[in-house]
Amino acid sequence: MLSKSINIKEIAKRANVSIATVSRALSGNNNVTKETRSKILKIAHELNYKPNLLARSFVKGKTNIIGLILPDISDEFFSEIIKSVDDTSYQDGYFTMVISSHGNRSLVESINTMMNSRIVDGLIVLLSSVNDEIKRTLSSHRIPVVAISGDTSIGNYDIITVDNYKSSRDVVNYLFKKGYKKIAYINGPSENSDAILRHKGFCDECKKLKLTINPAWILNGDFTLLGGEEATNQLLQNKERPEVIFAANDMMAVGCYNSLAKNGYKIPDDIGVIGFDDILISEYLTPPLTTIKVDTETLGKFATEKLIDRINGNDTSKHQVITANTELVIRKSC
Amino acid sequence: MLSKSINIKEIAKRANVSIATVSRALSGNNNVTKETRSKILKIAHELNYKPNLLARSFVKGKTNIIGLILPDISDEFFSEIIKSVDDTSYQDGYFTMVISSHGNRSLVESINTMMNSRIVDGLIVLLSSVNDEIKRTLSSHRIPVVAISGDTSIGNYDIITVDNYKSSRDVVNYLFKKGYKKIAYINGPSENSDAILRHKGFCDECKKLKLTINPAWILNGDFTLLGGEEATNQLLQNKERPEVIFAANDMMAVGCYNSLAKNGYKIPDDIGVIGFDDILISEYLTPPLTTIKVDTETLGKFATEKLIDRINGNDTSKHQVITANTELVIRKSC
DNA sequence: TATTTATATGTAAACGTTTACATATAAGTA
DNA sequence: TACTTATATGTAAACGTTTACATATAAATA
Repeated sequence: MLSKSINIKEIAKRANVSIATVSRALSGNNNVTKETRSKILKIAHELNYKPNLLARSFVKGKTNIIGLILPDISDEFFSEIIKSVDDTSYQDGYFTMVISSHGNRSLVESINTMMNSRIVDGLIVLLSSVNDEIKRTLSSHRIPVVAISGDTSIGNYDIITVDNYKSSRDVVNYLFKKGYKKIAYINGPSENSDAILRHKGFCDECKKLKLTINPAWILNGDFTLLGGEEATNQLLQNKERPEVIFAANDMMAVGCYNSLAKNGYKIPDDIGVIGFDDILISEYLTPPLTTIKVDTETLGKFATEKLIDRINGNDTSKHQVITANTELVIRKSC
Repeated sequence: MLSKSINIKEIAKRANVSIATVSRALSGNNNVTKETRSKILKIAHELNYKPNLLARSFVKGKTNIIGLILPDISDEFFSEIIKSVDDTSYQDGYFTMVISSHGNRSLVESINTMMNSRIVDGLIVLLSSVNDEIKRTLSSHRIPVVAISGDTSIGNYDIITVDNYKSSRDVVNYLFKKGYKKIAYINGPSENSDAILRHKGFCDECKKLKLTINPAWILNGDFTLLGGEEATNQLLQNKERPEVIFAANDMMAVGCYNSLAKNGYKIPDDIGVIGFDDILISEYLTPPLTTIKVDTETLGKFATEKLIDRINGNDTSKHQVITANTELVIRKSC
């Protein structure tokens, strides 16, 4: 293990040239004769030379690694983001370093470490809720930062977001057009920015359409399957039953399905269900779930491209909020 | 952005000491007077000094980053591994760098790059299939390597594995005890080592129990939901119907569910289904899926602990194959 | 007091690259 | 030819740490 590794100096010695020439020959573009270059390349290959990326990064002040900070990574949404970010960054010659900040390791701590370590050239941060400390930390701008966040209050960084508010209104509108008047709503976590906006969209569109919101039909959820199930159980204890349940995300919608099945309700005949996110399984539930498709691939791609443009100095514009599209996917659940 | 960052030299100047003393004071353990230490710490804090981890790693020849190479990372199985690896490594003071090797970027290429870049101190590689080139590359041992793999033919690296073979036999045995005699099997990808062993376990246990294997009931699958659905469709075209379908993974079992529902079969009354993996949704399908639980958390934890022990030189034993436990989770699908 | 030992600090090299600058050679131009 | 320009190569500094070694001072011992 870790056998004495050969370096540029060794190659230089064998090729009878200076290390500068070796460096130039290996890096490609500079002025080196064909003969010297091929001689050096040959030796490098024979010795199975691999450049010390650490040394290179150190002197260049650039690692070509971007950091991706996540609240938690066992969620499907996050793993799709990881994939998308990694794909995109790799195409531009970057590696992706995933840092999860859940557990006792706080988000702010992770951001601070990564900001200053010089290990990453830029940072993509997935934010589920935002407070002043986080905003301040993200804005301290040693390196470029892009946030993927529902909260779009501008800081010293770019934001990629989903139009939660409008999409939520679209949902209500769609339900209304289908003839539903009695809509229950299962909310997400109270601090979650996406959840807040989805809830607001729900309320506002109901008001606009003059749909009365029954307070007993607004349930607290936590974006988990179990949360959705429990909320639905609670909902069904009311005397009056809604015609349709709008779950603020698909995971909770799956919880709805379970609760409804256990309580003997048929979807969509007895009660309809509609979700938000379009996770992988939604299409394969029985019945397939009607939901809002959040395009995580685009989300990750936008974030990465923006970040790399910032890193390379190709984008020096003011910090922006970029909104990724959503789409109502109509299936069979309502 | 990237404002001139302060370094140890700057602190030394202000504190009127040498950079060596600053380094010692900041790194904690060495011989420094209380007064000098606190003076240096105070100045460092005032200047908001953050050590250049890149420089440190460079001189120490150690980055405290472990690399995690995945075939593809949009899969739930992988995201659980990521989480587990990241959690475990963080507790030991390591960061995790995720590298996906799907698409045009080959696995061997990723391994080679990471092996020699000095960016990672060790490598965890998720292997779905193994060939000689991969084995050779992994064995070239510049840094310690741990493979999470179904294929346990030993190379110059540790292997963490799941007992696919035995678990698969357990499944057949369980079905047999429940009175099932006619078992169909949906296979995984032909090169996938896990799939190969699961299939072998199925066949061997059937033989042992003298269950006749109907060749028309052995279907090719690809571990995807759609693959499972198509295989089931095909299966149902036979005149004779099996009593139960053993899907080599849960994703395909979900596909079974869909096909059976569409074709008007009730689970488990008309046909039973059993899976392998116990993914998140399995518990919440209707009916809940009976399956083999693969403990991904333990898998990732074992791999990480082994790797870090190797990196630190705390483990110089011969390379091992460590098998993580599985468990038959009995639910309602058969 | 004289000598040894422990403690605190400084000096300078080392890690493996890249790159600004200097220099030597070759090619082009007047 | 003599001068300019382009090209190829070398020299050495730089990046920010850590650390082996040397040294100076303080404390302990004989």
